[in-house]
Amino acid sequence: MREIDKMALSKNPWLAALPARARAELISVAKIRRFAEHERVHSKGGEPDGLYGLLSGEVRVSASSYAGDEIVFTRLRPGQWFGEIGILDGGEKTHDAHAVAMSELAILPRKAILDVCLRNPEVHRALVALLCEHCRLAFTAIDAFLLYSPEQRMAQRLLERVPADGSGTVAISQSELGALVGVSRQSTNKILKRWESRVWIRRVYRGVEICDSAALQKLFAD
Amino acid sequence: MREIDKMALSKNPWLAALPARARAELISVAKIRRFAEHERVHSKGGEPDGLYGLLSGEVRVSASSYAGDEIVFTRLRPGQWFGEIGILDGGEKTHDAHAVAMSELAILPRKAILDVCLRNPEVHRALVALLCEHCRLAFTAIDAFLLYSPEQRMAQRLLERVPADGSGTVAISQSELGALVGVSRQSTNKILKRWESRVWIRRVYRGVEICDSAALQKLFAD
DNA sequence: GATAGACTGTCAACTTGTTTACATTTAGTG
DNA sequence: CACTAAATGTAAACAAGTTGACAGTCTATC
Repeated sequence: MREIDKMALSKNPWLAALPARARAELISVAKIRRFAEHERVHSKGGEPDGLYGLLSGEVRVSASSYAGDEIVFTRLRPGQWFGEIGILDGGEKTHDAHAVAMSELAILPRKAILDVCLRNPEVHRALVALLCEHCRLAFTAIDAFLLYSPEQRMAQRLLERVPADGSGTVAISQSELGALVGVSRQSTNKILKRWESRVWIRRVYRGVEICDSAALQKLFAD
Repeated sequence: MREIDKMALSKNPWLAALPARARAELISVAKIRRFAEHERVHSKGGEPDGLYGLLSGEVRVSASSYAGDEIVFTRLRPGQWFGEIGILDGGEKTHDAHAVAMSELAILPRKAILDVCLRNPEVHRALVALLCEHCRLAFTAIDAFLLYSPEQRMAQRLLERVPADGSGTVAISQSELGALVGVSRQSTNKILKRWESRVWIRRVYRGVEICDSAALQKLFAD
């Protein structure tokens, strides 16, 4: 592994929170893999080979029906880790993962992690914390799909992707936004147009500029 | 705690799989509570007070929107445990839980469990296994909602509730089945009627008799 | 700066499920 | 047995999204 990759890894927040010894051990077994745009990272049903950490780029986590429809569960940003459920229970992958753009991932092999966990309860605890976080996200997503309208869900998904200060542009195509929200591209367009007429957003090519995040927030806060 | 309750507890599969000493310790701190029909067990957003085990009766796990719509996430049967995510991460309850019928629950206080976990890695592992199971269920539910039709989801939900041999009667009203599947009572009725005309099921008062589980299985297996 | 490919705008026909409304059946209870 | 509350049957009007089709727009890149 290159020196520069080790640097990037040791700065990763999740790893940085671990005891120095455990962190060093994990970094020493980490493999760095580069994925081209659209390349598959792993498939639903696959073996629990390891823990994946996104160093740079972007990864789409999705599932597909037999009919070929795809739904996007989430899009991961650099710094995030995934695949922990397979590490913990040995079960198969729950989703497909694809690189949206050229991406660099760290892969910690399952056996190595389990080995470190045995000697380091902190690492095990960190894995469990990751799982808890993802589990809560899943519950939130279920609630959203059953209790909120497409318009409300779209507002949520957009706001998740805006920096904390509440303004800025979310770079995503209308088709992808639709897949993330669970509606068609055409419906996505209609909702965005409605919002634009109220000056809550501005539609830009391959993106949405948030002008009034408070208004979007209000959609599902009452 | 009464002697008879201790007996019931020690026969519980999840507890029975734990080392004898840990099991005894957990049983000694367990509180048994009886809930009347429709009584609330806990609410979404509540404190992570403990791990709940259903000894007898039935519990509905659900969430509600601001508008008052309720969706049923699952119905628990005796022997099942829930509430582990709050034990592990200290976060708030993810769902509401209500007793469907008069039910008896064992509650293991959070502090006591964490204490036992420290001395007993087996217990911690069992909690994590429970969380993994629930997390995978959540992912499956999300897939189901986004990728399958109401008819397919209804078939899945019904089949989950039939004994393994593939025939029998599922005791549930059409309204509740609807809430579980995410459709209205009227749509539920329409789907069931369609199935009955094909002799896949028979509609009975407050229940559905499965006649051809293979046919239902086929709905989402191709 | 031409051009291809991806993205967006827009519409009408269609599908699916909800809502509203009311009649009917069922099971339990005094 | 009569009565009541819950559950079920059914249909028309309505709402919300999807699909398919096609024209227009943007961006990278050759």
